[in-house]
Amino acid sequence: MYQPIEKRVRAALAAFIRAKYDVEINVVTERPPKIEMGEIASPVCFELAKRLKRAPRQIAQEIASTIGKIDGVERIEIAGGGYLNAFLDRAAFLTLTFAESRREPASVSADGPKTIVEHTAINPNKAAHIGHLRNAVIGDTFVRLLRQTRRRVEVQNYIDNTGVQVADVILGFIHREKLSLADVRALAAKNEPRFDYYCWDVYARVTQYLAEDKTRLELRGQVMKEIEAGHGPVAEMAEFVSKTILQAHLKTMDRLGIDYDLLSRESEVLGMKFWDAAFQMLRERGAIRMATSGKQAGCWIMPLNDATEGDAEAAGDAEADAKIIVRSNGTVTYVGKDIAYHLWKFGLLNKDFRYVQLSWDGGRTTWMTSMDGRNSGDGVPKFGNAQEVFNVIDSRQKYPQQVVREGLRALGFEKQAEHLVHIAYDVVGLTPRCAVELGYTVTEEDAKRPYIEMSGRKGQGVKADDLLDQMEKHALAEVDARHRDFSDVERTTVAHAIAVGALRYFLLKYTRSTIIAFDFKDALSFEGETGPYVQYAVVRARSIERKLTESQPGQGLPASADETESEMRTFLAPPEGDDLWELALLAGSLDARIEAAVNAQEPAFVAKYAFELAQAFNVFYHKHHIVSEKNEGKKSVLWGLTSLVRRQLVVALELLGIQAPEKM
RNA sequence: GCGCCCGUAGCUCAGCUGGAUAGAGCGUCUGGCUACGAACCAGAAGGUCGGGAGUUCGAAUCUCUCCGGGCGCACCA
Repeated sequence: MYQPIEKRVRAALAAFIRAKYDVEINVVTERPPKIEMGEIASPVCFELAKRLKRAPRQIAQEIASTIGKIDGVERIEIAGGGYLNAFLDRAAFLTLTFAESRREPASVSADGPKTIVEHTAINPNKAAHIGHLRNAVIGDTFVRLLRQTRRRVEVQNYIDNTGVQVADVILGFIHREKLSLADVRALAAKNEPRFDYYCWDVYARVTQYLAEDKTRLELRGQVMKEIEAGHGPVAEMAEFVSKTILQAHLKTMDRLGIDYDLLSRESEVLGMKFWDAAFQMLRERGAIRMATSGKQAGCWIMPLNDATEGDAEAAGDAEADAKIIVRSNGTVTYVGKDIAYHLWKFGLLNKDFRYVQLSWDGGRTTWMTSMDGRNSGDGVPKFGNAQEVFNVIDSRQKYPQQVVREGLRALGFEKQAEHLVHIAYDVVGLTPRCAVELGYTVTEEDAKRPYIEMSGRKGQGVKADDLLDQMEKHALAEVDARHRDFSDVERTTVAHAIAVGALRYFLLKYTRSTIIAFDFKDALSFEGETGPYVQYAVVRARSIERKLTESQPGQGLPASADETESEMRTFLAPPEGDDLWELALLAGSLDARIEAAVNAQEPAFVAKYAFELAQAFNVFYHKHHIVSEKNEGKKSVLWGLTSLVRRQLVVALELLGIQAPEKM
């Protein structure tokens, strides 16, 4: 509710200033430091003072006394050297917020403009670790935010099943472990140790194996070629391994409430000849050219910087800046494949995938691209054709993402290039202490660093499922200590919700540009700024609401808040009502925070908000004893606030992918 | 060398479309469970916002510069 009023105030001020002073100005607003100063402040008069060459306070006085009524605003005062402070109509604000929080969200039209979000994209050759989790959790939360703001979203998880990483594990199975396809199948069927964990170790061993003897690198080339060919025993093993690991990833992500509309695989980007079509477009429009001299001779390259004409040295630099799209041996690079894939995402390629439903974990299904699948329309949803695309990829891949965007631009798809957004986030590392705890050898130099990078190649990292298991165990101990009356199902369900709450919140509380130095102590904490803290606030609110309904059977909350508006007017009035009002104001600011989070592509804003609101609520219920409140009018206001805050917290938590249990 | 990110309390981080006394969590110390659940709350201590210069009525926030740390600039993905 805060957001529309804030916009109204800005618009009213801008219009008034335009009419009265003939000045076009961008009105900024902010929250005043204290509630006694109102709810929406604008320093616009300082800027205006410069243009009009008059004292800011004098202008503020003039505006405040003549601007007239703004809907939802009770009055405007001047403060300090020339601030304009708007004071909201408290009761009206709360009434509207109530109504808003109870309204069912409108459904999204099925054929409106589509947004594609790509996230997770883990190489299907080993178990997922917490770095992958950060990607998936940021992506999934961003998707929830977009859907909340009524956007039609399609979630895609890109599976690089033909890349070096899969090839290396296959190489390891065949040449180092000396296993046949049948052996590998048997291992997967036995799943003891877990197949994705087993591959984790194979991958680490093969790195060693290749390092020991560089000539073995030739094996990699062979394996890759056979995988790309798409048939034969090696390709068959790769298909089996990557699909099995993919299913393990889906299961892991499912534990965190993360799912996908489509698994788009590189094998189909190649197999459906997406690249051939893209190559033709790139060549026809002159976006790429064959390099005839220098280091890149024989490659198809895409020039990146507009070379300054007439300067031989600059031209040479431009050459060096060019990105190789097709290697001199005729194979296409990752960037080339990604350009093709993104042309498809935007509906710019005259080609489509074929699709199958992938079943996993006994009954669950999702769509996946497949060479022997069905065409779109044939009982298959229509994928692709997006208007905007968000890619959640770690910040190290900024450069290749830029190249893909430049590729679209070079093809003349300026608008699509602008709507291709890289949501970059920094990696998760391990604190040296944590690395030691896990039994990794830490060099003296590394021990001094704030964090040590995780490395799938070295087999160093905290596996996602291991961490979740540990968190569930820890949560279960906490539950057991408090609720001996819970059934086994209740115990594990609640422990799971707490573990997911703690983990997702932990990964979301940091802004994207912060490198997370992972430590078990921080991640396993359920106190302070954590998911369980917020969940606990909801549980407490529900508990109070239960008590209220029990103590006053049949009474309940008034169906509409209008009935209590006069009470609100009384009990929210300053100065005694300031603390209640601040809680109400915060509860009504969810919409503004969601918008800020979407605009900045920063899920952390919502996490921060959930914590702030939970904290404010904790203070509130310690201060006001609701059940025993004698004044019926005040009681209904307190009751109303409790359920409002609970609803907003539940929404905020849902956006973060966190469930609030009934009890915990 | 070029580009990007980071440097704010003992630790981990918010705040950065310039604005009114710089915030939170953890940790430390003190206090609060016979009132709706203490995964909680109240209070205290703790800060040259990396250094310097500039723009401005006003800078943690913008510009420049220096220092420290990280990442990227492959015929890898």
